[in-house]
Amino acid sequence: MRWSQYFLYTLRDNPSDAEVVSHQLLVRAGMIDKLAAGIYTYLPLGWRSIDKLVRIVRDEMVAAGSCELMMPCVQPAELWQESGRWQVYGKELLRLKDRHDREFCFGPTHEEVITDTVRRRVTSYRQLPTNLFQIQTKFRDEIRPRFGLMRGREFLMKDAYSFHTTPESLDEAYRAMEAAYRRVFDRCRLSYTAVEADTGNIGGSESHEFMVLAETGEDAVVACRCGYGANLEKATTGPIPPAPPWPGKAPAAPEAVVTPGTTSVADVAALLGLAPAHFIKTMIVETEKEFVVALVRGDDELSETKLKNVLAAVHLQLASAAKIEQLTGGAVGFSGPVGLSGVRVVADPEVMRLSLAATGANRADFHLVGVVPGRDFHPDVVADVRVARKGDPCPRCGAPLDVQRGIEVGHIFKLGTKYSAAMGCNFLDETGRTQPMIMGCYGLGIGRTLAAAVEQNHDEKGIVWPRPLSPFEVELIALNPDVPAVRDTSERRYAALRQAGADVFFDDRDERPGVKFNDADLIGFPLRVVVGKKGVEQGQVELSLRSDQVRQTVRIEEAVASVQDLLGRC
RNA sequence: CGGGGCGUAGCUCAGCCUGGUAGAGCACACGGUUCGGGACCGUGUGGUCGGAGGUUCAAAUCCUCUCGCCCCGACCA
Repeated sequence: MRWSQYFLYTLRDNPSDAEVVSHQLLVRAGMIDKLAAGIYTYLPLGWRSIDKLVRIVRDEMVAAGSCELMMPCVQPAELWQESGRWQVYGKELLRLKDRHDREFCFGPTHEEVITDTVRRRVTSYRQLPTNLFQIQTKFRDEIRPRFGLMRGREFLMKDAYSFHTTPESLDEAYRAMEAAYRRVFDRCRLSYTAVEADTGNIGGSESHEFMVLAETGEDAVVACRCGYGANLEKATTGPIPPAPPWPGKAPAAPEAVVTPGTTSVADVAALLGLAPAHFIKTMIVETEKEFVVALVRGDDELSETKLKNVLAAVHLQLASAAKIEQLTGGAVGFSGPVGLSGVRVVADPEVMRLSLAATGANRADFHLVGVVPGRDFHPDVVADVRVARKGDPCPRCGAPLDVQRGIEVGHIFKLGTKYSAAMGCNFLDETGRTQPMIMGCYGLGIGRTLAAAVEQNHDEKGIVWPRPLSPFEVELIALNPDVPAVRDTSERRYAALRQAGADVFFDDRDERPGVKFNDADLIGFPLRVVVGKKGVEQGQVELSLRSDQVRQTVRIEEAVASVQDLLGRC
């Protein structure tokens, strides 16, 4: 392809609305163009990268035994009402009405449609398992789209769904998908990690996220060198170090102490000469079903995700001040578990390990010291509800955990029978009994993966594409196209490279050398071939890799062979 | 949805506080010089100052409403 005939416009300045580097570079390199918040055009160069990624994904999905199909992006409300998600999904679901006032949505995911497709055809265990995938434009009306392709509202996603007769069969497919994802990200040359994840409102039992590690990632993950990894909202730890010894004499029974106007754990601890770890942090939360008191150690944070899962709740938020006062009889900031009644109490195990603790007295300006968990109060549920911290012991090997940031590029779930049971997607087993199919679903963000690749592969001048995702592999630059010898040589090399099957982009524009070099750095194709006046006079052209920018000269006749040789090592 | 910010030429932005001829750089067009790391000189094209209403002799500038976009937070596959 010749630049002079291509639709490519690079930008010298960063767009003012781009915050993260992948967004800035994809826009500046003329690959994407924002049409509205979270909605982008993939320009020709960007679409070429997308296409390369899509081919890799498709290739690995097919190799793993999945069948490609394409479902509609507009879906009837009835299916979502059947699964129950029409009510649950909220404003993120873009709802539409047709001219007959019938309700539809623009699909944010396709569990309902695929379940319907399968239930109308598959009736026997003999037809299972089966695995289907599509690569589709989806729409989620995010509250806050941001970071370009990383969190769009409209986005490309590969989603796959598998259907099984037994958990063992699902497990087999789950492992196959996990392996396929690893091959996809390996082929993209991305540095990633697969971590245990929460299943969110998709539902299901087991779930893993594929995270590309990058400082701009929106998710925090914990990682251990033993191989354990988990999303921070899901991560568990081994027992953490106990609170320091209680300073001074231990009270024999809970004692109220005056702590006027002091509500934060840190402030009360300082006031009383205790450590934050001596405290029981008491939080009152509200779900769609009930109010609950949650207890974590004073130096810990409550994981709303973990608590939500413990309570089997869909929504969870902190209770209002008025409700807190009504439930505890005391002011906000002075809540504690002692003497509470009429509300369920969930305690983190670390709270129960405290031999002696301090906490709110459910009375304005008072705290209790000398509280013994299990003696002075009895939680209804003891469950892990704390957020893991950097340095906590790994739940598997005990080594200190590291916390890193990552971009979620893939997410695989064991759904179980949530959708099949709700929607009557059943099969007859060997004994003639009707059973709901056991399902898995497997998402992979296409645009997000591309953005993640840029986050991981760039320098101050621009993108440094990994070869498999680069829009073109070779950039041929004619430095002085108006010099006949340069023009002839570059034209011949262009023809020869194409002849040899190279994926070559020819910068034949009448621009100054500096402009061409800077554009080439910005768009970042892995290999550069420069045809200049001096070189041509000496019968030479120059090759360099975008990754190291080391120039080498080769004889003109050897240029094609050298290109192929160098590319082979990219 | 809460808090903050920004909408002026294709892009990046100044002008607004303190009302009075709409600006700069880049880009674009033409002429000339230049040509291995974002050239220079000259000439020129290009703007409903996001939109509506109001105040005023006069509004990019002040006021009200509205739309869009961005950031932080809450939310989230």
